[in-house]
Amino acid sequence: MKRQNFSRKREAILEAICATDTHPTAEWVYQRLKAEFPDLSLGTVYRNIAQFKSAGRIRSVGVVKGQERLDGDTAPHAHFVCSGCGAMLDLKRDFLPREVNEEVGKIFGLEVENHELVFRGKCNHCMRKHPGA
Amino acid sequence: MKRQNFSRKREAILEAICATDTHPTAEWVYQRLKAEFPDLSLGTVYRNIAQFKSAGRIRSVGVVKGQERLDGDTAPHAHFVCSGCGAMLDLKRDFLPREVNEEVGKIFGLEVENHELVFRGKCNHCMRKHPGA
DNA sequence: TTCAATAATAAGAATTATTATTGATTTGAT
DNA sequence: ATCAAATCAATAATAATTCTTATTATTGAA
Repeated sequence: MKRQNFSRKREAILEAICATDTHPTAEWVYQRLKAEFPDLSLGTVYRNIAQFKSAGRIRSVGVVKGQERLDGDTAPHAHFVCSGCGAMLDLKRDFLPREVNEEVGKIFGLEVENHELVFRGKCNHCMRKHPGA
Repeated sequence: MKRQNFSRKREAILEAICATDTHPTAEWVYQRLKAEFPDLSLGTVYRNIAQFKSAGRIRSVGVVKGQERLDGDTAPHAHFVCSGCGAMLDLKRDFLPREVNEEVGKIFGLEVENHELVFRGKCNHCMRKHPGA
């Protein structure tokens, strides 16, 4: 017969990450799937995340408040991180052309693979909550 | 007369961070100063780093391999992080004008305070060590 | 079906980085 | 010298992540 148990949790982990734009943490994924898979363990989530990362199916988009944030959208794009609530938003707009990687590599004598642009500040919600920050 | 409350250790911690361009970790600072201050504790390093950060005298420039990296140069500039050895280099060149912060804020309805641009890849040294990576 | 090899798993221990607590000591204005 | 606030080291606590281990599931072959 076809495998059942094999892939379901793993698929669900990947699916959960890809289906959200919240740039979730491992803990978020775990909490999300616990209802559907009561015997899921956090270690399994971490293990699969590591595998998906090295397979290039998801990527890490930084650490916010000590927790790694994941993104199922592996196409390069910029982010905004709210220093209040930690929300991470996509900023899909071309700030820097991709050629800049090559340029930088040449100028500084490095092998540049990619770049990450992160804006920081307060999101709309936190702006109202803590005005004048 | 205003109190200074700057002990020698405290001065040394700030000085150590500002005097290097390696973007050190707390542990690095601790190891660095242990010879001069044998009774220094890692907790003191962390405590002072936190104070210097909130006073704006140093800043955090990201987390590499799970460790927070510090920079005594608070003027905005881009960085390069080597995925091999974790080295962090300054790239002092204007990639994005500062006005982009305001623009992004307007366009996306956010209060943007700053942005961080990080290039990733292999440094010269690691390039030779692991060719073709 | 039975078997062995392989891969996925949960649970929890271990590790690592960081923060908080505590109680003693030092500092500096008076 | 006095005294309150600042500073300190040591230690305990916390939080995120990784590692270990024993168990179970899957597969392909005999």
